[in-house]
Amino acid sequence: MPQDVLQDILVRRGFLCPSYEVYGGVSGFYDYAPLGGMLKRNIENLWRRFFVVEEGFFEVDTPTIAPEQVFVASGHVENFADPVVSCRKCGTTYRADHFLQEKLGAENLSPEPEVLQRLIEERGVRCNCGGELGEVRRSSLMFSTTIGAGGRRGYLRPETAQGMFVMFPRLYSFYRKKLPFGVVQIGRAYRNEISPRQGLLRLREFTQAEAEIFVDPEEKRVHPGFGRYAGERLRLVPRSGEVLELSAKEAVERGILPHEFLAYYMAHTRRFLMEVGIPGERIRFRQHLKDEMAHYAEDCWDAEVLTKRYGWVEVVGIADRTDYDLRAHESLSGVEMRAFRQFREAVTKRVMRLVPNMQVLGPEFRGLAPRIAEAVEKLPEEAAEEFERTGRVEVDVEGEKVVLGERHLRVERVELRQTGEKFTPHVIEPSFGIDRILYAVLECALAEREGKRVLRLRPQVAPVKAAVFPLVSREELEEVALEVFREIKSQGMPAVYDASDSIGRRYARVDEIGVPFAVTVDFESLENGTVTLRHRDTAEQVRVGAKEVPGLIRRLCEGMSWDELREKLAAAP
RNA sequence: GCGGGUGUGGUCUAGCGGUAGGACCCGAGCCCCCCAAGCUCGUGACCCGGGUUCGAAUCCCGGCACCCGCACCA
Repeated sequence: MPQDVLQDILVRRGFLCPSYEVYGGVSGFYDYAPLGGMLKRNIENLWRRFFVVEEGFFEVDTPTIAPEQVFVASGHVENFADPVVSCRKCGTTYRADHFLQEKLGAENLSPEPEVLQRLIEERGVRCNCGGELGEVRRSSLMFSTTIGAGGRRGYLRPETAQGMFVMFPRLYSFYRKKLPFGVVQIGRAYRNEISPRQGLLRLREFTQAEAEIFVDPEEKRVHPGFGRYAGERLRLVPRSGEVLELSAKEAVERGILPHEFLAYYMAHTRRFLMEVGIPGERIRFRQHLKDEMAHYAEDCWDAEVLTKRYGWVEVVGIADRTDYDLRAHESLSGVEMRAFRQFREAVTKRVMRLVPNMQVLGPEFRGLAPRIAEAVEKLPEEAAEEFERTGRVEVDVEGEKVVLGERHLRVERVELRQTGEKFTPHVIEPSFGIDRILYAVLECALAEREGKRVLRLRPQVAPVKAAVFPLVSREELEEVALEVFREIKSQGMPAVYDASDSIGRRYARVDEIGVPFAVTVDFESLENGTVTLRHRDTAEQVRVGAKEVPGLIRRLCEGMSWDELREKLAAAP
């Protein structure tokens, strides 16, 4: 029962516990206990290295509460709430519109509860068990709240993304109006799940790390840095259901993946997951089925990790959100959310246009004249050609047709120079579920040695980097050990010191919480200033200078392997 | 949200109408030992709220949490 062993360590050793335990707990909420909190932070910091440092996507931090309009625009108010109806007799709950479609053979039913309610009553629809159906209600997955005393409605964000979309105009100018650019956010999101289960995998409040990458849709087939990952092998499960193992390049060439941007971030994601400690062979990418896709997505691939306890678990969603969100916010807010694409060469066009003669229009049409002029300017070029032929043109002003003749207008031929055009950028979004990744990391790290548990967390993510022990509790040994302990901490690494119990028990204790290295001060240390450095995963020890040991541990935590350290020591004794 | 099961120290558990016992963990001390195993002492629990009863961890009802199934899952 390895999963129960994991559960046991997580709770007992201070990684995780149910929130509000003293009040009986609330399902869907977990506290990160001391070690869990540090592990989570380390995973997030590694993510920052991949997305903020390497990719140059700077980090923002936006509120978790947003006014209603944001989610009206994003479609969450409409799509993120399902009409549901329960049977009064057997208790089965149905998605009301789906159920009626099936029962009545109707199509495209409105999701409005009132409409569905009337249908049920009029047509006498009953539950499959024969029982009477209750009231149709809306089951929203968003937590609602009110903002201020006036009670303006707001919601807790169901994803961190919207906060970034709505700041697009600022971002666009921050990145000096050049695409592609990206921005990231690590933060909490909230979904009022009907019935959260499976511990960390379905939380009501969870942490997302999202990157929003804004690209010119005409340039998304080619990612400027694709070479780096072209040969990266990916295990893919496209909609067709077959399992393929292809390089990123092949996958794009064969049309399995739509473009290099998606392929690049899938490969990047895979590298990140491996860096935090998930073996490559446990990672695959599965394409969302059409009906599984979010309302905003055109294509979406999930990175999934094979867990012992839950099978394949989605930990990252990489979606092509197209221009859905920017368009939506532009249309509801009235603020332009576009970018400018410069043509390679400016285009000059000779065009004809109609110029209103206000000296005539004014006196003749009075108040209506300005609006007539406006309408004339909006006429297509063909209207000018026609005017030239016929000497008359008709415009629509507030539903009224106005006929204009030669005295009202004249034709002007001009050269228009167009240096580019506006467009709405597309968004590629890798969205990471940090809590699920943390679970996967812990599960993958759990191993057993001689009946004892060892958490083989990679040194980069391990909450505590080193343990320092005096072999036995003698003042001379403790003095040296405490000095090493202080020096390790002063180099910025969390460490623990322990002088109680047998040495074996102390090693076992720190193995169980994943401390990668242990330093032991023994009697030889007093003679020649050396200490032993122990490797958690092999229990091997090497003897190194007490002065060198903090620096060595730091390098080991920055990526040097244990084997490299041994070679180094063998080369320069 | 529905049905079934479960709920005793940090963990695993005994007790199943008479007021909680063990093991491990943890803490203090002894021992001085390089991989949890010695000795002594110690802290610490009946998920919450009602009811039945002289008396409830134990029986009943409700709630909460966890597990399994159903439903839900942008």
